[in-house]
Amino acid sequence: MTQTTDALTSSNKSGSALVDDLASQIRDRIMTGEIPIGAQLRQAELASNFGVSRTPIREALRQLQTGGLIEVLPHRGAVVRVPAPWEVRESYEVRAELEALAAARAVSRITRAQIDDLRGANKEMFDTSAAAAQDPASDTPAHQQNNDLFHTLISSISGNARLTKTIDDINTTFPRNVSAQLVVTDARHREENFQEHERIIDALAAGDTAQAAKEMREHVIKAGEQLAHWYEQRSSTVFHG
Amino acid sequence: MTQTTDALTSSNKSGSALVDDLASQIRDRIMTGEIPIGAQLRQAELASNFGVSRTPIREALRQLQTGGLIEVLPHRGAVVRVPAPWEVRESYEVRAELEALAAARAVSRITRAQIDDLRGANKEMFDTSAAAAQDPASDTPAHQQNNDLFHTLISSISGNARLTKTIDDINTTFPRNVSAQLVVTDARHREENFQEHERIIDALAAGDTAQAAKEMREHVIKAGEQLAHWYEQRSSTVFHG
DNA sequence: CACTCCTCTCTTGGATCCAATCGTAAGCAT
DNA sequence: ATGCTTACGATTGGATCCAAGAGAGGAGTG
Repeated sequence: MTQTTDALTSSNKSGSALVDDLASQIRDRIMTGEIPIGAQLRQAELASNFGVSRTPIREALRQLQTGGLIEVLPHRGAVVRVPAPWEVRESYEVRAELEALAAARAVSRITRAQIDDLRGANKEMFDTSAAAAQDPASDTPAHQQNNDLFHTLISSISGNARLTKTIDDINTTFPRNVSAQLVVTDARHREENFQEHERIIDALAAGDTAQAAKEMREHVIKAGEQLAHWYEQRSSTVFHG
Repeated sequence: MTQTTDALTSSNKSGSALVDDLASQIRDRIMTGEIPIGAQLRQAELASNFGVSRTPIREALRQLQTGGLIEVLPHRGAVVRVPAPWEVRESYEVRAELEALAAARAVSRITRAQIDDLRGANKEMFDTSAAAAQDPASDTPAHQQNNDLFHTLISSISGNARLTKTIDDINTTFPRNVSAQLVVTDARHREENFQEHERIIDALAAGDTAQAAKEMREHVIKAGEQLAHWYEQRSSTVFHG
């Protein structure tokens, strides 16, 4: 539709990373909202978009299917899943537990420098989202990345790769350009988000395992509630057919 | 190789569940050990085995790849992943947390009848694995299924589908015919396993949330330790080339 | 005798072809 | 006019074809 992006250009290095690249790119397009919730993914269209044949596209779609991001109906093609609010709450309850574990594990491993990194990332996220609120034209996905960075950092500090992967699996189930929007549009949400992050960092810095876990758990649950609420209001209207 | 299983026979009902069926069947063969750790999965062989062409096989393999059960190397085919012991420990730490959450959630939802079901499943598992220890000829995967059933029941009682799925994702990463073997071969392990399950049930019955979570967490960690230990001893020898 | 390079083969990867299926809509009958 | 049937268009699903990469083995040379 837009133009032939020529998937081969990007990372042509190691043989058949092509399928994984395709899956990654399609996932990104869904995450950023470029491909909206409920949209149909026609293989032929994607194929011509990326300048490849349908074969690797089909395999990429299978990957996204097992990830739970899209739904493949028998002979009717694939659609971007429209998460039900209760699904979001369920998933974020799991994610809360996992991130709490990550925070708890991080307490005994985090360094002074990493604490500074966290504070920097949090501040940066606050600033960029505030800037995006002022000037909607600068709608870079920077604040989204910075928001994620905070959580990504902690989960990586936890030193458990499986934990990181599991959290990521949950996150990549829901198109989350949405949650970034929340932080941008609503100043109160932005402020609360910042403060919650700060409290988590404080607990980490103080070496208070239980507190770090508790703050993180509550923070994630709250974020999940907001995301669920967003879907509740818009889920019936967003998907175009 | 063995014979053309004719994948179409099983569940030919709804259009293209074929790929999912194939993935499921291949996964089962890996889980049961019919396809051993480290074995190569040649597409042509699988295709003729199941009586289909390579195309759906390739898509099925992609699903297993994202699940993490197999590893697909660029032009060298797919192999069943040989989990490193530290991966097992990491994963089981995550699983322990998740199952602890499941147990905690189950406390307020479990019914008297379900408690009886749990006790029945536990007893049955103990008996079948004891029987398998006496008579290795009756090496049905029954004890394996009963072992899983205990955990599956609790996770389903927890009433969080995402939680159940996440736990299952972790479990289906490791071929686990192994862990069943442990319970069968070693009488002490079998007895301990039974007792640990009983303590979990007791906590559930008593409505003691913290205790249920704690017992479950320790139980899973212990199981993970045993599984990791098994891999530690055999990982270098099992895979055939 | 060892090392390098070349070729040959085996397997995977991408493209293409044809069959199967779903949705739609036109046509027919009541 | 409404309901049912049927035919067509569009899209996916499976099979097949050809190209490309990786490994093994052998020949040739230092």
